[in-house]
Amino acid sequence: MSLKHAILGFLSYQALSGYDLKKVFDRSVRFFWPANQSQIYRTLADLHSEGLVNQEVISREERLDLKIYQITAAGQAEFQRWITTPLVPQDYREAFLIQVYFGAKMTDGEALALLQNMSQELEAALGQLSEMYRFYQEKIGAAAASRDLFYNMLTLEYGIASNQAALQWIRSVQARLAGGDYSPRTLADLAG
Amino acid sequence: MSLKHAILGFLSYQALSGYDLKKVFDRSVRFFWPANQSQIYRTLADLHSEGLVNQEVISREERLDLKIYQITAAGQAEFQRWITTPLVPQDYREAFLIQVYFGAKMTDGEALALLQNMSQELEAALGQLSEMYRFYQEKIGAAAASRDLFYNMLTLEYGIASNQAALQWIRSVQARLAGGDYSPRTLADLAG
DNA sequence: CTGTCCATGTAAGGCGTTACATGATTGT
DNA sequence: ACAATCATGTAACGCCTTACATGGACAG
Repeated sequence: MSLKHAILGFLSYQALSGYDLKKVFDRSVRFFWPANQSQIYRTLADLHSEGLVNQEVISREERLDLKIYQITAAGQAEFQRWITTPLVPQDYREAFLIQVYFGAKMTDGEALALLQNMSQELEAALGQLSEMYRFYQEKIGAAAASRDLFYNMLTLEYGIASNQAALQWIRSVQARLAGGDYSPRTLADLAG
Repeated sequence: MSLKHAILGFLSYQALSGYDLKKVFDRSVRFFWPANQSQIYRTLADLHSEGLVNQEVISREERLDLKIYQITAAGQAEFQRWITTPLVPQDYREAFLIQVYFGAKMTDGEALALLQNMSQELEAALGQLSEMYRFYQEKIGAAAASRDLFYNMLTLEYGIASNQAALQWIRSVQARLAGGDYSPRTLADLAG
């Protein structure tokens, strides 16, 4: 289960509360592994009962206890095992492509409107990813990135590359539909 | 719920049994919306109780009844509404990127092994998609594609484009890691 | 005579979402 | 005064997966 291991990954750098973890997720891996609050708390409870994390409870009169989670040796071992184990390819789901698949059931105008909407979403996402990338670049300045930052940035590069590929696909579809041209590409075109 | 609408989409072409639908899914939208057998049967039951499909039961002595599902007028209307309605962007999950994000916790050699494995998966997927694409191309021959086939093929183009983008990203990471070079790209590089 | 295809489903469990609940502190 | 932030959780529901169950027809 990936959420468990992502949490262990963050705790391998420092002990954190559930609340802090939620913020860390939202600022780092959100775009390829979003996690909501309830889920994080439940997963922390699971990790605790499995002995992969320790819980330090800090009582604060009148307020809810603060719970700080530390990774255990067993947790470290499990994390190491997981990150170096090749994953079986997961299912990919993209509901938008179902709409495209059945595109012949709408007018080309309706299809163009869906594509237009999708391209706006993709551009917004690209903007966010680029901004995060620039933020990292400023942090490292002229020097070479640390290994930590380097690997972090690779995930942003992946996100940027795949969103750009999707946008290029949309442009190519828009061009064909605008001209009433229902010709598919050749595989050579697609390879270029 | 997308599975419901994908089923309605197929039934809008012809009446099918659950068994047939499973085969149709596996031969068409599997790579962006996989569906397993139990799920299809349960969803058909739901669609039936919602009046979006009719059930024609064909008794066959000694064997299980054959149930053929036909889309109703209400089903057609619901399908039309859905395919032309822009979707709110869904969450994207890619566990492999969690491993990459925490890449600094392994050796570069371990990271390269994961990348190598991933690139093999991607190439296998690309091979399948290209084969499906060629199959469509042969079906249409020299003539222009029908609107139906054109839109079907667009989803394959999308899959091919995004897998190729992922492969290029892997190549670029491999080149850097092989040279012990932890430098990120510039955004201009990424845009090219 | 063994396995695969045809054809239907149920049961249990996992992961994720949304909504609900509490209550102090800090900022505008 | 009001909203946002801090900080924890529970409850209910939905979708998907895996495993189980049944049993005839047909091919090698």
